[in-house]
Amino acid sequence: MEKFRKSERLCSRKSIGRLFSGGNILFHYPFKMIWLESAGENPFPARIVIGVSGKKIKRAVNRNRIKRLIRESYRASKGRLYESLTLRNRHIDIALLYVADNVYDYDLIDMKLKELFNKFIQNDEPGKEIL
RNA sequence: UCAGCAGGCCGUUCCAUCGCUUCCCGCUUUAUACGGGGGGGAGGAAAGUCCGGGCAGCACAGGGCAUCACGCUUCCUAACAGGAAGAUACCUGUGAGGGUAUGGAGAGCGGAGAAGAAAAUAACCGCCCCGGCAAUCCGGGGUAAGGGUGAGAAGGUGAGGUAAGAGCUCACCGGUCCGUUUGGCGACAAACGGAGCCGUCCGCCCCGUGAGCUGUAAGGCCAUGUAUAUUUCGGGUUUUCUGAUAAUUCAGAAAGGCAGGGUUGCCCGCCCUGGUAUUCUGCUCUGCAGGAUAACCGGAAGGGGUAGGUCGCAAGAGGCAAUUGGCAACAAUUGUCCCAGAUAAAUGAUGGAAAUCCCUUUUGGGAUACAGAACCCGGCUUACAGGCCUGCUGAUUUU
RNA sequence: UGUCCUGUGGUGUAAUUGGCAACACGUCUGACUCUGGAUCAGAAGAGUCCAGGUUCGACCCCUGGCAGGACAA
Repeated sequence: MEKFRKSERLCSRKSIGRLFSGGNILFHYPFKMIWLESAGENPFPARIVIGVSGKKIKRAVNRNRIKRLIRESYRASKGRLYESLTLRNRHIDIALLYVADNVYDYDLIDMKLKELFNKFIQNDEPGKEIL
C-alpha cells in the first residue's frame, strides 16, 4: 500500500507539456497543484511530478531535501486520494510545485499536503458531473 | 601551561520499521509483470569551470606572417599555468615562518600626466669670470657642490684640484661588466685581478617551449516518421593521352576550369567532395559557333511529424597494504580488493541509543559545519562545525 | 550539463595606448506665475559589484569570489 512505483510518476515529456499548458490550478501554501484528466491506461489512478524551483531555493542540497520530503509525505498520504478517484473511475496527472522560498520540516509539509488533498477532493465531488 | 607556525589526516556511528534505485538468483508464475531472497548505492571539496589530459567526431603534404600561453635551476608527471627540492633579490613577523619577483639585451626606438629650469645633447635660483666708468642692475660665458619639484634628478664619503666647480684625479665603500681559479648536475656562490663603465619604470623588440577545431546535448545503432516534397532565380557543362572499334562510338587515365567545403585569423600552397551528361540548329564536319534541358551546386519562398529505446557508461594514468630506491614530489615490485550509475533524474522518512560540544543545572534542553554525482581522471581555487597526529617557535612556571 | 557575456549617482549611458570619474533624465532649493507646467539660476547625490595583486598612480591590467543575463534539446 505504501509503495511508490515508477508508473505512479509522470515521466513523459509530452504529458508534462500538456499538463502545464492546459491544467487546472489549485493553490494551498506552500504548494501549487496543477492537475488534468488523463487517458487512464496505467493501473494507478494518479501520476505525479514534483518540482522545486531553483530560483527560489538556491542550494541543490535543500532542493533535493524538499523533494524527498514531499515524496515521502505523498507516499504516506496518497491512499485517501486514490480511494476518492477510483470510486469515480478517474485518472489524473498532477504537478506539485513547491512555491515557498525557505525550507520547512516534515511535519508541516505532511500536514499541508493532507490539507491540500482534502481541499481537492471536496472541490472535485460536486463538480464531477459538469466535467 | 598558554599563545602560535608548518605539514598531514578525519570530517559522526549503531539498531528497528517503512520506502526509492541498480545488479544478481529464478522460489512463485504463461511471463524477469507483480510478489520473494541476496549484494551495492554521494564528497573532501561531488562546487567554481580556472588549467592539463584521456575519449569521440571532423580536419590534416607543407611553408611564411600574425595571435595566445608559459618563462631562475634541477627533478616528478600521461600532461599542466600543478607538485618537490633548491638559487638570488626585496617586503613582512620577536620567532618558528610567510609573501612577491626573477628568459635575453651594458644595443636600438617610443613613452613617463600634473609639478619642476630640466624626465636625459639638463642652467630657474645660486656660485665664478668677462664687458657695460661705478652700482641695486643689464648682457655674454663657465659651473651639476648647494636649493626647491617629484615615485624617480646623472653613484656615496673624504682629500687633491680649480676663477668657481665637476670621477677631472686619487683613497675607501656600493653596483655593473670582463677575465681566471675553486665548489656545485645546475641556477649560483666564494676568492683574486682588471676597466671610471654607473638614474628609475613601462612598452616595442629578440630567444626558447607549447597550442588544429568542437565537446558525451561528442558520437554510433535501432524504432517511428520523412522534404532529396514543391515553386522560382542564378551558376554549370572543356582539353589531352592510351586501348578497342567501321565510327564522330565505348572503356580507362591525366590535366584544366566550375561549385562547395577544409586547412583556428590572413596570404601562398595544398587537400577533400560533387558533377563534367544528353540533345537540337547552322556551317567550313576527327572541327567551330549558337541554343535548349538534365545531373549537380547556391540563393529566396515554402507545412508538418518525432523528440523514444539502446550503446557510449563505470576495471581505471583504480584503491588498499607491505617492501625497496629517493631529502622529497614520486617511482618500481609483490599481494589483495571490485567500490554509485540515475535520466522530469535513486541514495529518503520516523523512532530509539551512542559520541562530541554548548547552556543550565542535576530533572534536563539545544546543537553537530560546508555542502548533493551526471563521460572519466590529474591539479588549482573557493566554502567549512568540530577533532586527531607529527615537527618546530615565543612567553611563563617548576625541577 | 556545457559554452559565453555584463556589472559606474535613483535610471540610462560615457570615460581609448593607466593620469582630476563626465553627460542626459530624474531629485532638491530659489526665481517667474493667482496656482501648476514649461523656462531660467543654483545645489546635492558615486568613489566605479567585493577582496587581493602589479604600478609612483587602477573604472581600465592580472588573480580569486559574488550577482545578473544570453546561447546550445
